[in-house]
Amino acid sequence: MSDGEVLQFLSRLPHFRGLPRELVGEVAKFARVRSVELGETIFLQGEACTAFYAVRRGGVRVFRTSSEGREQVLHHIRPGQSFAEAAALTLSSYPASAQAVERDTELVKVPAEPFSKLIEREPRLTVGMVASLSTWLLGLVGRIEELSISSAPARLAHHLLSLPSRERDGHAVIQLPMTKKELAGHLAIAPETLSRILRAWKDRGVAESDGSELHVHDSRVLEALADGGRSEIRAT
Amino acid sequence: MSDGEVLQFLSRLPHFRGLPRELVGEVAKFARVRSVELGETIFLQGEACTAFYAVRRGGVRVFRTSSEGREQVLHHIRPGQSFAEAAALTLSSYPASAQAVERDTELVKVPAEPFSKLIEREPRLTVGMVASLSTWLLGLVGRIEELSISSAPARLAHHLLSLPSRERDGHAVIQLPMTKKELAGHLAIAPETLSRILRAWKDRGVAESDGSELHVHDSRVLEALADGGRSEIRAT
DNA sequence: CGGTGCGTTGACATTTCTCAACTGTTGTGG
DNA sequence: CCACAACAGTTGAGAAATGTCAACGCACCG
Repeated sequence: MSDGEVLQFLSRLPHFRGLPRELVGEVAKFARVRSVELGETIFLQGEACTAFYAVRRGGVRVFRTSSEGREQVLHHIRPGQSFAEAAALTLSSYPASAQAVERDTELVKVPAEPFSKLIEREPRLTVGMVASLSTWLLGLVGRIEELSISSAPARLAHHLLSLPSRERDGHAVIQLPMTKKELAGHLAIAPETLSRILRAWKDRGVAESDGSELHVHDSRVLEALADGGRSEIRAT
Repeated sequence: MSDGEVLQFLSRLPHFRGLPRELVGEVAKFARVRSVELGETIFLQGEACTAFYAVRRGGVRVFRTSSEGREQVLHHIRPGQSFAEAAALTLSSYPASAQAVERDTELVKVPAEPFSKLIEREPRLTVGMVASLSTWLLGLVGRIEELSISSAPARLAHHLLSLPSRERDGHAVIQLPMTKKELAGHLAIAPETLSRILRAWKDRGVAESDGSELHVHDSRVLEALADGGRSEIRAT
């Protein structure tokens, strides 16, 4: 990836969108491309905070590990999104770990130290940072709401509806951005439970999973589930 | 509360701590005191975002209501803390509702419009805002981790350990900042389940609830629970 | 003094997890 | 190029945890 591409990529990030080209250029000067393999660790929870990252290609999962070994997925970062900005700006060590979940994942790494200095000089940058931090906040609020839905099918439905879908042959197709095991971790349910819910939906003609694609035949049932919890499906 | 008190109160908030007195004074000029009664609504989810708030006395809960009526508590705000800054700065409507949970709750209201203008003029303010947004982010990440702990006793233990405690007669005493019903909502469990967990802990001599106080007799069991999940207690 | 709502307890239904076995796919090394 | 290992995904059976419904005592407030 050339320097020009880095610049172009950066200016499309929520943080920098709308900022003058030369200002983003300042950031691009110390940004570095980093390629990681499937499963490679980008940083570990507790490690010194030296940079934040944006994903250019592939995918990253950000997760926390409790002292007992339990892992909770916090985010799945997809191309065009960034992560660890909050940590890089205000913390000395990463509060979570990050790992590539696709092969040939390509990151743009923005070192914290020069960036902090630049931000002090350039108040225009903080506007974008505040906006992007707020977006994270909203996203996390959404995650909390999702996790607080008690029933597993409702949680799954709610999550699926937040995913982008495209139309094909008159029904919606959702491309799952992660393996089903990871999705289960994201929703804090056992992989077996996920499998059974999908099975039940298939039997009822609601939706059918085909590899990493999910074909939704009756989106209204899904919406009812995501919303109201459990009554809707049981009645049918 | 006099203008001087408002100023002093504001300068102690995380956002403004360490800033020049005259700068905080600028904020204090348009800040207003607002008193609310127990149960009174401060703002509703979806309402136009006109201000953010700091709690001077009493307590506030911030919660989301799903279209079906389910309520999830996002935060409990206590004196010295603030809420809705992210919304006020970047959103047009509140993403959650807020309601006083104590009688004679006293808030300091900072209108969004003059504050946004001030922040544009005064980059020094953004530093504090970014820091405080990051703190919120971390707090939410903590909540997510908490909610993703699958077992209810572990979730409760984890939460209790994050609360301030004082020593008395050789054991820790935790003052619960909310009713048990609210606490249950916070942890996304049924009030009955909470009651039963506390009962079980009392029977085992781990901790005993006395009104809104919780006397912890064996904090190590609590820590083991919060951490490892379920094995520790069952074995004992 | 009567109502309202929290907190507790019991009984029961349901959901979800756990453990275990089996399949199919993918990637690796001989 | 194939055999084998590793692992996602599925399915089944049983156990455990939690929610639901219902009843009751109790404190607080009007």
